[in-house]
Amino acid sequence: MQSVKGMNDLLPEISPMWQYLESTIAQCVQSYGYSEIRFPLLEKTELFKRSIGEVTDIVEKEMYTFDDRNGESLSLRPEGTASCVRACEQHGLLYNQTQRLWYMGPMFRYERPQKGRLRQFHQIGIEAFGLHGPDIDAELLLMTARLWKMLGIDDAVTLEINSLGTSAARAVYKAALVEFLSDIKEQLDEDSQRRLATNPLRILDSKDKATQGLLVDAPQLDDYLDDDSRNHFESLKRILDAANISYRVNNRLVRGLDYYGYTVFEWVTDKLGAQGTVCAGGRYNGLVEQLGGKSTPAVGCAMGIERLILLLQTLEKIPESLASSPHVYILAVGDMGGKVEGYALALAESLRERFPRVRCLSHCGGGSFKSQMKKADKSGAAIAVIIGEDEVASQKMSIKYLRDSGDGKDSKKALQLTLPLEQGIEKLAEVI
RNA sequence: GUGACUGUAGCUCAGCUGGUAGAGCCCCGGAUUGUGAUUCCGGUGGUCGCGGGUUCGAACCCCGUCAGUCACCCCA
Repeated sequence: MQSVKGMNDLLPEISPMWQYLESTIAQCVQSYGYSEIRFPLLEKTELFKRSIGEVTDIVEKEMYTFDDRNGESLSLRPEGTASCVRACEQHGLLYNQTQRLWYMGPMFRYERPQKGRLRQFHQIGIEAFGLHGPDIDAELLLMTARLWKMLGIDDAVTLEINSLGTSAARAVYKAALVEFLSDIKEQLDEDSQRRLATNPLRILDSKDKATQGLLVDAPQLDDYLDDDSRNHFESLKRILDAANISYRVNNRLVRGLDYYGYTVFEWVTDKLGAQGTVCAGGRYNGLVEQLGGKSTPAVGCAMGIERLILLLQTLEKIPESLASSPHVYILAVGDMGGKVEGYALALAESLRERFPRVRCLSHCGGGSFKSQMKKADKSGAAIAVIIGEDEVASQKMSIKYLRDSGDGKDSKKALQLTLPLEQGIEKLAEVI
């Protein structure tokens, strides 16, 4: 049996990385006063159709959609923003108040897997509601910039920003763009010809060189921006300048989800191959109302955890402290009618009682003394505690240092001492 | 959905123009009785992705199929 395509297991080898990344992000966003929200993996399909947009690729062909036993159409969430808005609305969190929220978890999209792209992937999302000023857009960028610094990947990512304007302004621009491109339709690449009808803005970031050449003379989105969008964007840029955040204005930058307007941005890297966007987001002032709430300004972004992990790995920004080898490995040698093992297990329990943070391996699976020592060494434990018939008889324990002698000397002169239980336990405090 | 490349031991891979499989790592055991990471010796482990075809004979050639990877597309 194999796992479902594009849905990967997270093996013990890598899970410390995830814990490190997740806790670092949580720490960062919480330092800006954001609180965690959790919502279901499954929502009514309608929610995504109304938010993401009915004619987007995500909704048209990438959702895991099925009817439940009542015949209601449900979908695994392909992203978090829609559910977040729904949850806030449902519980009145947006009524005359602001919210700064974050969430994390798996998202599902039926796509062809490749590097940095899976069918079940994980995102951390950040959303701010009820604030319309560009300062909150900037806050998200400052926050993510700080995060890259915390992770040590700030040199590998660059920020691209753009303004999409209001939906009215965008509609006018879209019409102009379509008109321009329709005249030269024959010269466009195949994909772009198709997009002309479905999602013309997407043609702007086509990878086809010929198409890019044709776009040079195309109408520019920023010429169509309304005054309010333009002012908002200019203020944002001023704040970023003042905060020393470098960015590139990319007026070809668009979003795949319909609900974005005004500010959009992406943090991208060239270290991950084709899927180089590590974090993306923007403003979506219309969404809350679109989902039946009161008109509420909102900005948000989402990071791809797998992509960040890949980036940490390629840049070798993996903290050494992640290796969580045990402090103590307890071996039980001999039998005495089960007494030895009982004694060893009782000792392990009192260690855990005395040191709540201890990582202690016991139950060594028996075997010869030699093989138990090998296992103790392989476990990476700093200390082996040896319990044999002698120790049981005298109510003592033997402590052997496996890494160094406890006083900095090398392991070949490893110290071994036999102490009464109480003293031995206290002695172990040194390495825990 | 399209394309390219790849499927040999738990892992990383070798296997020349077809002669019925090999290395390293890992794991287990041993090198005098209760002492590890080095060294030495020995051992476990493979329907060569699967199905067909060509051939006296296929891991190797041909066809199909499945899986994986990367890219297009799309996007975090």
